[in-house]
Amino acid sequence: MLPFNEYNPIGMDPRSLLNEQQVDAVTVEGGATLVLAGPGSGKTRVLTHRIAHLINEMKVPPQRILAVTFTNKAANEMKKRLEKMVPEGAKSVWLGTFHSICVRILRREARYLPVDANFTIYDVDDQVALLKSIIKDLNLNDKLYHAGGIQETISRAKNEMIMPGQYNVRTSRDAKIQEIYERYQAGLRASNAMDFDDLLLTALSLLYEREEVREYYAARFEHVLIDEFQDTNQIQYELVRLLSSVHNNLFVVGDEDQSIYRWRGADYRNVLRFEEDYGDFRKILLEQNYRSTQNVLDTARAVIDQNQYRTPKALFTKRGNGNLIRFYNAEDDRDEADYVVRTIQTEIKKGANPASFAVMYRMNSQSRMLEEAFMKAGIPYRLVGAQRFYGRREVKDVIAFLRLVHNPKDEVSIRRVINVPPRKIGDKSVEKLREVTRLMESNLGNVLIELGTRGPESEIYAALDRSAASIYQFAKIMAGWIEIKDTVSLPDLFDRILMDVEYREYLQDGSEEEVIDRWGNVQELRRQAFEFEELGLASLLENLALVSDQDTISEKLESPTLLTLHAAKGLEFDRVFIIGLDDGLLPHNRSFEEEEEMAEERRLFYVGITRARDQLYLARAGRRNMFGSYEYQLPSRFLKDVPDELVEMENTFRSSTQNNYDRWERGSYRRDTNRYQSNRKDSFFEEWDRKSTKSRTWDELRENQDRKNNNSGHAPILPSKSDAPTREKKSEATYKVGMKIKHPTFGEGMVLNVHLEGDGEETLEIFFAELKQQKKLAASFIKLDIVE
DNA sequence: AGTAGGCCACTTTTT
DNA sequence: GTGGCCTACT
Repeated sequence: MLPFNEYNPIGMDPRSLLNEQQVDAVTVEGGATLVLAGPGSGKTRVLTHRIAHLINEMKVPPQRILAVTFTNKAANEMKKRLEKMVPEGAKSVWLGTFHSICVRILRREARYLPVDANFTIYDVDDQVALLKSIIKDLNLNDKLYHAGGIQETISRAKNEMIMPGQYNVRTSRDAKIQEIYERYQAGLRASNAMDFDDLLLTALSLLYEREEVREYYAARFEHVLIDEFQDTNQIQYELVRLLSSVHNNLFVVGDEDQSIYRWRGADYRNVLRFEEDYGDFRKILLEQNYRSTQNVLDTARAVIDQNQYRTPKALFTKRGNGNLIRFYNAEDDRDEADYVVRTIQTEIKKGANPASFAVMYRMNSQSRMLEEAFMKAGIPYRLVGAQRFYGRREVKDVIAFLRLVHNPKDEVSIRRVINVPPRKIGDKSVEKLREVTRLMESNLGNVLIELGTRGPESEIYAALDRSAASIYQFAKIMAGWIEIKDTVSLPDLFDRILMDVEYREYLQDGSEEEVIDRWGNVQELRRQAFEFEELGLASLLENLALVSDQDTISEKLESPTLLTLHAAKGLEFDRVFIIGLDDGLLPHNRSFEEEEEMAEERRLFYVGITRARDQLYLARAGRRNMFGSYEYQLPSRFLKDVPDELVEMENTFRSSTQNNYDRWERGSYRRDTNRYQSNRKDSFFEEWDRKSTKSRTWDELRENQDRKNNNSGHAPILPSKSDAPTREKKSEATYKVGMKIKHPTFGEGMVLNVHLEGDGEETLEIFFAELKQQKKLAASFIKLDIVE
């Protein structure tokens, strides 16, 4: 027996002492264990301590432990902590994401696979590129068969373990999609490539079909630990089940309230399934929060309590109430960004650490306005994700070259760079090359290598006809790289490639600034090539494919962090801004139709709130610049659930938000109408119609609201009529969202949306009650009477 | 084959 | 506002 309350592995800092529940979790014996861990309850700590405990106390060999995390970042973090606790064994533990673990297994067992061990991992861009070429080959309309949409469809199918042959065909379109899917899979095989979904799916079928493989891994992994279990999908659940099937020592940690990846196939009901599948499992609840103040926790709880179908949790902290939540009602998105930067600037002057701030938002596109504001203020910031680096043209080019060297069959990469820099190889030539390849019953890579090695001697050269010279030019340098790849170091290979294709010269067009920027990105890749000198090209490419942007955040940089709410999962900051609390943004429009999606948006907000240690800032904008014109925004419905008494207002409300608020309050978004029908617009206007027949209802509601605001001792979180100064701006639209108008021919209608163009021209979206139809009108074009 | 200019779709979220 | 893509011209 261990000294429970003083459990303290060798050399531990006393701060990392564990509470009783944590000790239970860390030291629980084998078998199935489910740890339900609220935010900030120290689950990463529990996981690392448990691994250390298994190795140090239970004498489990480290290589017999499998630990799966959700992101590479989390894996690296855990690895780092583990190395301090288990200096010897940490490296031998199998620790990584589902995807990286699967890659590891697949490379080891490549002899069973339809690809060889050098297979390339296709990311979404590669998938779309492949699909586009297939759609073109099939002579299909690329508007009707949109590659991006089909990629999603195929991904969904794979997540449900539906292969092309089993694809449910009900319409002629389905039949086409099935055909595309089939060709897509064939294309992957021909390119010696796997997409993200294949990594999981292939590993699973390998374990299913090859008993000896399954037994090897299941017997090997004495202990299996899974983090973020609520975000596992069906395939991952099966993988876990198989990998732990011999020893049955399965330890999973999760929190259904933090499940935010449903759209990717994650199913938090896996937690319930776990309880069913493992009858004698033990359940441990971690409810003490070590992160946030009580005010933050109360806010989080008030928000998440509105979700049905969840286990209520009693999160508590010993940290005290702390500061109130601050709420800023911005006029527009620029104002919102300025507020964030202004506030951060003030706090930094007062001595706050710049790195203690994070700004979180729903969509990556929201970062642009923030970046501008930060730059204007001269404050450095770090941006997480957002295709910052790996999405760049030059980065993708160079990676494609490297991928080609490693796997010459990779058709997507060949197509990408065969004409970079331009060497007179257009579509016609690529077609010719494919044709020749088909005739030879070979693959693009081999054909190119042979052409490159044997040159004009080879029959390929003759067959290529007029395209031969330019393709040979490329094939020659490519064959050269492949020849030297095993004898020179990775950085040397890298430099050789850039030199051979004269990539730097190629980048020279464009503005000077751009050239510096692009070349800088290439240099960053070069730096990584040095970093992976020992591990080799395969590791570098795997890392590039799997790690991507998330890991780019350098921890040394002492700056505020800008990131999406999704990217924020698992992180914590002293001060957290959540911006864009507009209805349609958070919750996002696309979640309006389905209750479960709306619940997920709420969890996303919950995740954001619970990242804050000390101070939470919330903000919304009444008007937002989207696609070049302004869109008026309603406050997020979630704001209604933030308790008034926990909120301190940063500003009073402007008149421009008044109408929005009225409409919001008028019923369409009321919390008690807690049903989200499939056709929201209809139900909304049915309700609107009912109300408009006796318009006093609206006045009543407005009065009620005013009374409520005046009586409550706290600042209201939403605008009320009474504290709105009457100030009109010139740039203001004449019509506002929620206005009732009368059109000479269409009759009465309600303004749904106002786009304010740069030249002051207003475009209106109006729903006409009589027509039961929505129309787009230019305001200057017609005379509209404002009814109300 | 390459490129300039115009059109239009785009914005969820990520391994 | 912008990047990707198509078309028409060189």
